[in-house]
Amino acid sequence: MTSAPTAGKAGRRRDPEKDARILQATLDVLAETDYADVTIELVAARAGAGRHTIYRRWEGKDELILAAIACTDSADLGPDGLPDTGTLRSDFLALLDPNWMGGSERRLRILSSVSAMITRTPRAVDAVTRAIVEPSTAAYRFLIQRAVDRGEYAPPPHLDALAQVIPSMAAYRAFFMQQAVDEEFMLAIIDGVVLAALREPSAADR
Amino acid sequence: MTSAPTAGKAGRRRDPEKDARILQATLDVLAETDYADVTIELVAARAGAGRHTIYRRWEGKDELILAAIACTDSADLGPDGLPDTGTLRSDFLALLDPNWMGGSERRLRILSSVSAMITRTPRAVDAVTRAIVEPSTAAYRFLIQRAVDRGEYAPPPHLDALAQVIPSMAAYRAFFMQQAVDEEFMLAIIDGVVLAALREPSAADR
DNA sequence: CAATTGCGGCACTGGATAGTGCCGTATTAG
DNA sequence: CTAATACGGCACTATCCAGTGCCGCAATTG
Repeated sequence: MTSAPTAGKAGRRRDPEKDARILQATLDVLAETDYADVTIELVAARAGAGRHTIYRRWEGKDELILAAIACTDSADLGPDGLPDTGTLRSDFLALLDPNWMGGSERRLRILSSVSAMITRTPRAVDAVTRAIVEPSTAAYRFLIQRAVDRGEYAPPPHLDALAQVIPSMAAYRAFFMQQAVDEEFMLAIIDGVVLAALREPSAADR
Repeated sequence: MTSAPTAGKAGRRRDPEKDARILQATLDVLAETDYADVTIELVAARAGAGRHTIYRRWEGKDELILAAIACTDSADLGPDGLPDTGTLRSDFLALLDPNWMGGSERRLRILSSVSAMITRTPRAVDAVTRAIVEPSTAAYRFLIQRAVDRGEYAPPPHLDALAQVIPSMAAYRAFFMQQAVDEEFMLAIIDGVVLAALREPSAADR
């Protein structure tokens, strides 16, 4: 039992790269069209795979999509991927440029497409929460908390609510208003809402 | 040509109440299931009508849904339907109880269901914006502006952004997190975000 | 080599639903 | 009354798509 690829089973091995390519293709299609329009056919074609190869790995369409959501890349939202510029405002600004048109916009599109699934399957709520919603909120919570810790602002009484402002308003604008989440809009949120709601620290806060 | 119900045409008249019942049934179904699951069959059954009666009035499913969205009742969000309690905070609170489980929650469900349609038809964006998104924002904008006018707060530099905070965060929580938009959550937004972002008026503001 | 499993492609079944046609009935103008 | 239109119900077609079976080929074990 040195390597033992799959015990002593005969036969061709499953290509691990196929798994990744199929999941990525699923996310691609999800980011482009709606949940209802995501067909296995489309995903298979995009991944350069046959439909059987998909059904061999996942029970059905829902399982596939849940698996795809779970592997959404949110590494850029971890503490190590976040900017540390010295002030909260410039941290927010640093998140805008490289990040928005990259990871976050894609995540938003996926979130939008999956919303139809969310109303049906509780499992989808968990998957989306873990992979998309919570990482986003956590990132902003982290940035704000750090600014507070360094004495830039007083501890806000409702940190969780504050951390959800930017994800919520960006999502609302992108989906329901179908308007660009551009710099002008983000600056209005950052300056007019989030930073405005924070207070200078008093002596007692240090 | 005194009354002339429909010129001199013979034949049975279209029942104007049918129009209303069908549109209401469409909104009901839309509030309960997803856009993709809204079938003409279901709407017809709910309205006590035949499918033909629907197709006689609207081109197809999309036209029906667009028409239904356009007649969503947002009267409670007009200046006359909004509370006027003397302070902005109690105005917000007054909106919560009678309104939330009534009009606003229904509007939210409809908004959610239609999101799938939004990504496909630009016309749906217009309809939703006019009937749901804009009235909500306008209501909060009105309340805030009135509070500013009466000298309760200084004029905020980003009023539009501030007016969108509550609708955005409520929608985000209801859809993507599938959590109750309850009093605790609303209070956190009101006190921790919106009111916190407003400032006491200075002498120059009066 | 033989057996076994992965894989892509094709064809097929089954279910759901949009949209249409037809029929019998109800309503209304002339 | 007669013609024309609205209406509900039923049946029908067309389409789309999930899921499955089969075929031929590729890879891997023994």
